[in-house]
Amino acid sequence: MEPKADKLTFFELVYAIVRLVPKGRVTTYGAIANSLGAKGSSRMVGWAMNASHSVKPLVPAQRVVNRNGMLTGKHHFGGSNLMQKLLESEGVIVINDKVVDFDKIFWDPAKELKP
DNA sequence: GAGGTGACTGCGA
DNA sequence: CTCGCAGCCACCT
Repeated sequence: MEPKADKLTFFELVYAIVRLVPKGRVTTYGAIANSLGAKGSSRMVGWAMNASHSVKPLVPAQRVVNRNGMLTGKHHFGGSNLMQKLLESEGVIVINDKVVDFDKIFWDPAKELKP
């Protein structure tokens, strides 16, 4: 099924933010939700990622991790270490399914996109 | 039409 | 300190 483009849904907004994440940087579900004005709806951000596989262009969901910097969604990338590999390919160090120096490479859309 | 789920987060005990 | 619970909105059965 294909989502209607009649009106922008929460998903579309989430995809836009994730695609804006610079290479070598990561963000969190809460940060995205916060930038969208739905800081309480962090779950929806994750749900949007679930559909990211059906969205084009592909959304770099690997850059989106939980508040702890842990790759909670790596299982949805094929059940393998693909997500970690992608992050490492971009220069992000990942150990034990967790992003190293997460605080340093953390990219806050609400802050970066803020005028 | 109604109920349940979910790649999360924040707060309480 | 750690563990548990409730809240948020959209999609699926």
